[in-house]
Amino acid sequence: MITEQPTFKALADPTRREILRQLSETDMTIAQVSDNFDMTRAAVKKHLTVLNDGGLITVRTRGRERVNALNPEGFAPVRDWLNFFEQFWDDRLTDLKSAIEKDHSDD
Amino acid sequence: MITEQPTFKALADPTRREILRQLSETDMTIAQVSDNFDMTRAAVKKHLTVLNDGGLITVRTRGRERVNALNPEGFAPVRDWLNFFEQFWDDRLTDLKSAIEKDHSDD
DNA sequence: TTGACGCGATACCTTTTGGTTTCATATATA
DNA sequence: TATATATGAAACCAAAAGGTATCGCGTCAA
Repeated sequence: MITEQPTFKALADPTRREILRQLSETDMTIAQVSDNFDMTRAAVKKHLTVLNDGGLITVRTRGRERVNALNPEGFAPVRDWLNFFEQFWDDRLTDLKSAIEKDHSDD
Repeated sequence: MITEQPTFKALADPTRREILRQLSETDMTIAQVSDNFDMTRAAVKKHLTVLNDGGLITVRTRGRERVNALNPEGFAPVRDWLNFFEQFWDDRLTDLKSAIEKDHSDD
């Protein structure tokens, strides 16, 4: 079973969500990501590790560099989770509609 | 500006996501929610507060009871956030398609 | 009115989290 | 080869998170 926990945990921090947004524009090395934040490279590296654990990014080695990129598949747990609740509301609306129609048929 | 932070923070804990799932089946008082978890009522109450802060649930008073229910609108930040990235991938696919067509027109 | 019930709030504790500093390792390059 | 660059990793720290126990307050019911 795919556990969604690492994914949601990764999304809980605003710095990590901002990193994802930036990676949506272009792939970046750790140093490049670090340049965009007011914290040490080590701290950014930790965030990238959490994002990687959550499956939200992939990392490929290029010489001595490590290039980080978004991983579209990693977003599936969030989409699935959201779909569950939206389906739930669709069903509620359907039930409400049925109830109203049934009520009218009683006229 | 609506800040999405409390929403994502609320979703980071598995107990809170499970509470949401249970509330999708039926509204519940704090005591009822607590019965479904192996922790004190005070701990569950804290989770419900975080969920409320994140706008994911609403609470209404019924006598001395407090009834918790899902708040569909509270899920919007997650949906919007996800849509941003899915739009990003759609655009990438479109760009790829255009590039291929352009390439073919060069034949 | 007097308990019992459902809840809110606070103090307290332990673990996790997000940050730092520092050092080691691998790769490019003069 | 020697040096600079890019990263990994570990020790450490303060603050936040998740839990407990406890007390107080409003509400229901005998």
